[in-house]
Amino acid sequence: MSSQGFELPLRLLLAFRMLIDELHTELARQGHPDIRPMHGFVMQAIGPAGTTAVELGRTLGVSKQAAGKTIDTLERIGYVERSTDPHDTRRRVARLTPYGEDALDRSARIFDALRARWAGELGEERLQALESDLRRMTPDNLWRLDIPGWFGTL
Amino acid sequence: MSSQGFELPLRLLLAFRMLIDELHTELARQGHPDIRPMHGFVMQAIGPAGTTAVELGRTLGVSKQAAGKTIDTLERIGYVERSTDPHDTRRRVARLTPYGEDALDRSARIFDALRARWAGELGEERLQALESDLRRMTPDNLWRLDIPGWFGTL
DNA sequence: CTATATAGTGAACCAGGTTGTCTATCATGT
DNA sequence: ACATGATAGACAACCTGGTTCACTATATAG
Repeated sequence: MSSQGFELPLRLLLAFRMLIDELHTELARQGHPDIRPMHGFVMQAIGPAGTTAVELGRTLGVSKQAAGKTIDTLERIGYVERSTDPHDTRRRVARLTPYGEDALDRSARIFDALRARWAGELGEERLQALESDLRRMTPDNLWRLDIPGWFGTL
Repeated sequence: MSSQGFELPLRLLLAFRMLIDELHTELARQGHPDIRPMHGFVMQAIGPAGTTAVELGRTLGVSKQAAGKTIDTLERIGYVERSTDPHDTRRRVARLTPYGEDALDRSARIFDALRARWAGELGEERLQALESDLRRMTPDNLWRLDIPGWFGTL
């Protein structure tokens, strides 16, 4: 326990976990009780134009089968819907439903509010310094997170 | 994407993930190729006095069955061993093996080295400010992380 | 000595990941 | 025009790490 370095990763994880927990507590209150942390990432990755299982898998860094299963789940709970591409009948394009869009919109607003709370607690300058330092220590491409695959084998 | 608040949780997660990935790359090189990120948390939770499945489950916030399975895994790959408590023959106390202790020792040293790299990049003062800010925004009790249970339902 | 609480185990299940195999469809080169 | 190769999706079998329910064995209290 005398190791200095132990605290940093734990605090990073704890901070992340807190933000995500608060997000989902609030989302549940605002009519999205079934959404899971991962779904937010996935819906962001689906994007406004929609996507297929293969594309989504590439974006998220998981197999197309895993991406397909995740789309199945999101479809089941009403966040995405699939339609066949008339130009290529093999493709089944998944798009956000209005309910899915609503979840993303609310997530963005809730995250903004949480950030504002941090700014209120730490001061906007310190928070910007924190964000800048994290930006410096992490890769640029926020979108190659490989989140789902990574968590699975944790 | 115009939401300011989206970046903070992502950067926190990405930073955590980087540190953990680097830890495990280095652990693999130092003779611990089979250890998983979760195992480190669990071994910390087992502690020097050893623990039982029920206790471990309570500490980690998972069911005793899940804790038991995790101990099974750690036993199989040689990080813990079980013995029966002579005072209560129901209890099977799991303790770290020397190989398990070695993994924890090396983890501590590797985390220290990673923190030193951050200090070299950001400066010790900025890093301390970052740690202090994170400490301020997260709960005190580092050990009620509920890590395994939380990741499972992510 | 009986009744209740506790430790551990096993089984059935779920989510989300993997790989391998298969079909249907598209795209291309001769 | 057609054979060939690439791609999209689906299905199956499996892994890990969680869950709940049900059960046995042991300990402890009245």
